[in-house]
Amino acid sequence: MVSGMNAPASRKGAATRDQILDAAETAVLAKGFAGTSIDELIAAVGITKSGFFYHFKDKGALAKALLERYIAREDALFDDLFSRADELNEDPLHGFLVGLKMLSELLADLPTGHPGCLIAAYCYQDRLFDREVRALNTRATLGWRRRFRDRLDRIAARYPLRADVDLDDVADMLLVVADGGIILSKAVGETSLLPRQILLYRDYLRHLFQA
Amino acid sequence: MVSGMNAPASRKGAATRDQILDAAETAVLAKGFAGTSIDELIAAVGITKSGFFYHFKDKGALAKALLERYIAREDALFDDLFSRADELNEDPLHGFLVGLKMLSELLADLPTGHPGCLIAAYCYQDRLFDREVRALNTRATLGWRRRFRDRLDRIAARYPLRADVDLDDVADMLLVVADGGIILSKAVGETSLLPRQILLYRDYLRHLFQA
DNA sequence: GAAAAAACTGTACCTACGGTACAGCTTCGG
DNA sequence: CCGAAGCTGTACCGTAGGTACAGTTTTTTC
Repeated sequence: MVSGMNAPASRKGAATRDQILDAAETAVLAKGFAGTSIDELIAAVGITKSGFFYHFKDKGALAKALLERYIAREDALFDDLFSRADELNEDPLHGFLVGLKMLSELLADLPTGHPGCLIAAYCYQDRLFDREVRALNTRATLGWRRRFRDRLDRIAARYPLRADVDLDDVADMLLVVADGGIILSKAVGETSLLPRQILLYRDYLRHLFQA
Repeated sequence: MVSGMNAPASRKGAATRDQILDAAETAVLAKGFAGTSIDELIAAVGITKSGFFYHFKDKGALAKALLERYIAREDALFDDLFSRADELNEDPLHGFLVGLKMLSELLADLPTGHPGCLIAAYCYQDRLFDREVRALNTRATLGWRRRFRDRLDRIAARYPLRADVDLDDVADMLLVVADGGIILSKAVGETSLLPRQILLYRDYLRHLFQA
């Protein structure tokens, strides 16, 4: 049960493993993957180097586990957010607009700003990772495109599209605005930049589907 | 003349220095800053370690020089692009729209896709750099905000804004879409994604200022 | 409560990289 | 032909990633 799926919570090792991943995620988003040393992670968690290598066979296994956990959490967040928005609203357009509003508020409530997107971090360091990890990145992104594209299709079935745009591109644009917003938020040091950009995307959607 | 401003082209050292920066930029965008070794740079350029340290007192000086050159080049590109668009067009809105079209086409013509934005790469590794470098990043980004904000103000003087949006946010959104577009382009491996996202931003601008 | 599996620790060692120090050589413009 | 610019060569240090593996403690299971 060293590598592979998340161990059942009953096992103690899973807690340590998660602590390592927590420390690693923070560090990788602040210093990059190569800039994150195993020594600092074990110091943060309070284990030895041997303990680290018990959980991850090498640094590459850490990279993969980190990304897998991140993707699973983001998926769960989107599931939760937009299913709640759907419950509040019958109409697919209004449901999406409500979901985006909730997303923006959720991001605005992060006191120190968004910590960063692991997908983006990995993209800017992709030569450090093997094919498997890069494929994971691609697959997750395409999955999110499909997720939002499906919602846009449901909206387009009821509302006319007021511009000649590809709905895949419009779906991508949410992730584009989110990832770009995180970067600009970090660059200028304004935590409110990201949630405001999400609202701009929301406004564009209204424009696209409504009078 | 070791550090500081770009040396005059007549000096041979400037050519070597630029070669180091070329190799470094490619490597940093692919593997991150910490993942880029000085050894690989000197191997790529064909000099010795001593030669490297003749040009840069340490790796931090390389980071700073790299970012300075990148910012100067991007500034020059924006100057060139939008001044050409302005010459073709009297109207500020149409001028901006033409400039965005040209930007999109320029990005579409890159055969292997956009190599990446150094600002974004540095944001995701900012703990590796000193205050000076981080301040440079912030200043450049704010400069670009101001640049586009000024154009938007000139547009808003002639065209009514069709939504309750902050023009600083709209200005930021171009960089947001560009940086986010680069990331998604890399993530899904579609070089055409970024130029298409620029066109979506262009479409949003039309929506915002026209009927 | 004992056996077995899980979750570690400790020690030793290797290579690569960032960095420092400094002496010497070569090339080129004035 | 001199002096500065632009390097090379050598030697050395500390830290980090990684390997190997034997031993120990903790937890789970029967």
